[in-house]
Amino acid sequence: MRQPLTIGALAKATATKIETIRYYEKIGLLPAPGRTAGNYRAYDSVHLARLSFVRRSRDLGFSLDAVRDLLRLNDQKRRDCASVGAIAREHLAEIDRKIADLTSLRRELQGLMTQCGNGRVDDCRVIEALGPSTAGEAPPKELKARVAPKRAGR
Amino acid sequence: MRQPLTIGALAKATATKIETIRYYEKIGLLPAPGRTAGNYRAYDSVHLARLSFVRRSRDLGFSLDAVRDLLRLNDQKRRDCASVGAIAREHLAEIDRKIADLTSLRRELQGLMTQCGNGRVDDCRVIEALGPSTAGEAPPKELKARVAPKRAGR
DNA sequence: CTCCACCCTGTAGTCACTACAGGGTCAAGC
DNA sequence: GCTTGACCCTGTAGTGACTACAGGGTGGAG
Repeated sequence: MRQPLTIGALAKATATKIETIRYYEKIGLLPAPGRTAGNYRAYDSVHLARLSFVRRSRDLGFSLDAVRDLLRLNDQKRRDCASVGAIAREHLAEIDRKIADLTSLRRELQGLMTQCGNGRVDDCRVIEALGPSTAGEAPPKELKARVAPKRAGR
Repeated sequence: MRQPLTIGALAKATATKIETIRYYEKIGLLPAPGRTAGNYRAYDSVHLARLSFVRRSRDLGFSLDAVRDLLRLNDQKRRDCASVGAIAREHLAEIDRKIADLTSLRRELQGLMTQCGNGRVDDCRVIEALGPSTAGEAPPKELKARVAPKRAGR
């Protein structure tokens, strides 16, 4: 790609709102691009790649701070290997959790579609796919008070 | 689990803020629980399972509307198979996309850790893992105007 | 009874976008 | 050259999804 992009073209290419692109520039996630004589932003392939990354990692549930971390890996290639390793390891753990959860949810939805193929849905365990029993959550602390009916007219 | 949970216990069990739980109740994502004589909310295992599901699917990047859709699958088991199938199919497609992206990102981060193990980072392709070339984005439309230097004193 | 952790409702603030207003730019068509 | 409509600019305000805080009530240990 040799010709620069307008913000509208970049927005279309990445399924992103124009305002969002300007927002990302404002918060420093995207470098400010050059400008045309008419003061239009002029983006290049580096911006396209970077914005695409941002959007897709956001779509995967990564916070902007986490995205910033990952971009930092790319921005500072010659940096200290120890910290690169630590960042990578931390995000790998999160990625593995997400993959496991998605795989579990996928299995349940597939099962649901199989049941639909058989003409009826008897057993839907979608909630259980991402329920508390599939993760190492802390054991819940029980409510010691006796449950009473809801107060009238509170 | 036979004893009910306080909101604080539920919050701890699901790594959720108390205010968030009340918010979810307010928007109808969580059913309102019974109350104690002291007007404390009293949650049961159904709430725990449901909230866990909500939080983990949020963490995977699903919008609240998508979460609502998925919960609806569970809430209305006897519903029309055609619409169950359509919802499941749509969400399966999204899940597959997310798994593919996470797997791609995982590969790059693994590669980075391998390079770190070798003592230096020569090649970081994290951005490319989720860049525009790995998805079928529309071809970008080029900026026809000539790029000029940024206007002074605009 | 006191104290402190916890709960309640309601209001306001933060983060991550997103829409809109008012005005400028670009280029096709006449 | 003028008109028109799509597009761009900056700045402000609004929305969705939380999250913090205020003022007051509850529960239980000491």
